[in-house]
Formats: sequence, C-alpha cells, structure tokens
Amino acid sequence: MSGYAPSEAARRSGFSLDTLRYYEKIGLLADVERTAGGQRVFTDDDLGWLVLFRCLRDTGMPIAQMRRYAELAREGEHTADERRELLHHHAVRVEEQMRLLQRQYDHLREKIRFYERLPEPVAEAEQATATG
Amino acid sequence: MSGYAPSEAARRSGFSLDTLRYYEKIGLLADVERTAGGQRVFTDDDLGWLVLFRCLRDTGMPIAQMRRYAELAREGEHTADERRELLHHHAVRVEEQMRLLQRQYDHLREKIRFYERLPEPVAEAEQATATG
DNA sequence: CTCCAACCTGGAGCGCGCTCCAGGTCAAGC
DNA sequence: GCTTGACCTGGAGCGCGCTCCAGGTTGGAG
Repeated sequence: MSGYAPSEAARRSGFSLDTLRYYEKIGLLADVERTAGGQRVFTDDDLGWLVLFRCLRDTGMPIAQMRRYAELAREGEHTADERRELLHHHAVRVEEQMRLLQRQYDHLREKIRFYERLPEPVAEAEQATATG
Repeated sequence: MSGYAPSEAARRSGFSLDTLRYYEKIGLLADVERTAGGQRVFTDDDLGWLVLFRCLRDTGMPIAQMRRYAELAREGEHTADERRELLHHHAVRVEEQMRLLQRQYDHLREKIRFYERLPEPVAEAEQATATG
C-alpha cells in the first residue's frame, strides 16, 4: 500500500532509477525512507511529489524552480502564498508556451499543405523562397 | 532589399550572431555569401530558412533533423516527398506534445485552484498528499 | 546457506544547443 | 589616413538534466 521499492517507484512515476536518486541528491525529493540495510522505500507521498514533478517538468519548469517549490513546501503552511504565486507565474509562462507552439504548428501545417499542393493559394514570403 | 549584414539578420531572425555562425558551420544554413573581405551577407532566402528553423526549433525538432531536411532540400526537387514526410512526422509529434502540454497545464491549474481554495471539491490522490 | 538480482555510493561523462573567447581583419565615418 | 565598431576564425567552455560506471552491499527465493 505505502512502501515501494525503487524499481516500483520508477515504474509508477516514469522516472528512471538514476533520476530518482538524482532528484533526492539535489534536494528535490526530500530524504526518502530507508530499510535497515539502506535501501530506499518510497511512500505514496513521495509518489505524489513525483507526479507533481512530472507535471512541472513536462511544462518546462527548470529544476531549480521545482526545488524552490519543494523547499517552500517543507518550510510549512506559511509559504503557501509564495508557492501559489510560483505556480501561477509558471502557468502564465506555460500559456505563452502553448500559444507559441500553436502558432508554429500552424506554420508547419501550412508548409505541409504547400507540399501537398492543395488548391488553397498561399502567398507568404516564406513559401515564396526556396526553403521548401 | 536582399543583402543583410549579420547584425541585421540576427535582429530579423531572432537568432544570435553566434547561432547564425553556428548554423552555417554545422551545415544547417547553406554557405552564406560573403563580401570581398569575407564578411557575411544574408539574403532573403537565408532569412526564409531562418524563419523555418525558428518554427521547427520552437516545436522541438532536434538540429540533426533540421539539417537532414536542409540537405534534402539542397539535393533538389526529387526529395520533396521525403521532406514532406519528415515534416508530417514532426507535425504528429508536435500534436502529441500539445496534448501533453494541455493535459499537464490542466493539472497545474487544478493545483493552483487548490491553493486558492475555490469551492469546487477536488478529491484527487495527488491533492490528498502533502505535496501542496 | 547460497545465490543473484536489485540495490547502494560518489563521481565522471554525455548530448544538446549554443555561447564565449582571443587574437586578428574589415569598412564606414570623420 | 585613422579610428572604431562590427565582423572574422577555430576552438574551448557552459548549463542543463540526466546517465553511466565501478566496486561494493542487501535481501528474498530456493
């Protein structure tokens, strides 16, 4: 229920074993519990953090910022405002990222349409060059 | 009209001078014209390529693949099919990327809503942990 | 009790995409 | 003609986020 071997935590989180160890080493993941012999035992809470890190990483947050967030959370409830702001600020940048991605995707589609010679007339400067 | 100094090409393309030189060095940008003294003169065509590279890079295409595309284009018209396929394949990956980004953005928004304590009840496992 | 796969550590190395540097050249304005 | 800022080259270095390695330990199955 709550106590996963490293390989199981890796499987569930989608991070590699090395990445899990790395995240702990740099202080992103708080010190993970150990068996008497020193082997890691990941809790559901750890897994919850990993899900969050996956979310933040997939949306392009740098590790330094994730660590900042994690440290704030460890400091206690009084950092909630700062954490919310950090996430909000990140969300704004993700929105920009999404707009840019959509815009460039549209360009890409147009380029592909050019190759497929669909009847829609395209008169953009870019298409007029020999870049195709 | 058609003949830009390096600084002007950088300004128009949004790439740094170093990046422009780098792109030429690795064979991404074809050999750029020079003045008698050896200084680069970028053409409108070069600028068109840079716009394309910007598009592909912003959508996450690795440089090796961009170079492949550029080389195909230099080989001539008979590579058009392969180029179209390359772009199409990339577009598919961009679509996946957009879906993932949207999904993780939604998670992020939910997390932020949790911080703002809006009345909507959230019962996700992730929220139930101490990751907040 | 033995075996062996999974795990441990510290630290080096890597792949990507630039970015910076030293030391020298070019060219437009005065 | 001189100055000065933009430009040139080859090559080293960097920041990020892992990834791999050697050499040793642990612990569950048989």
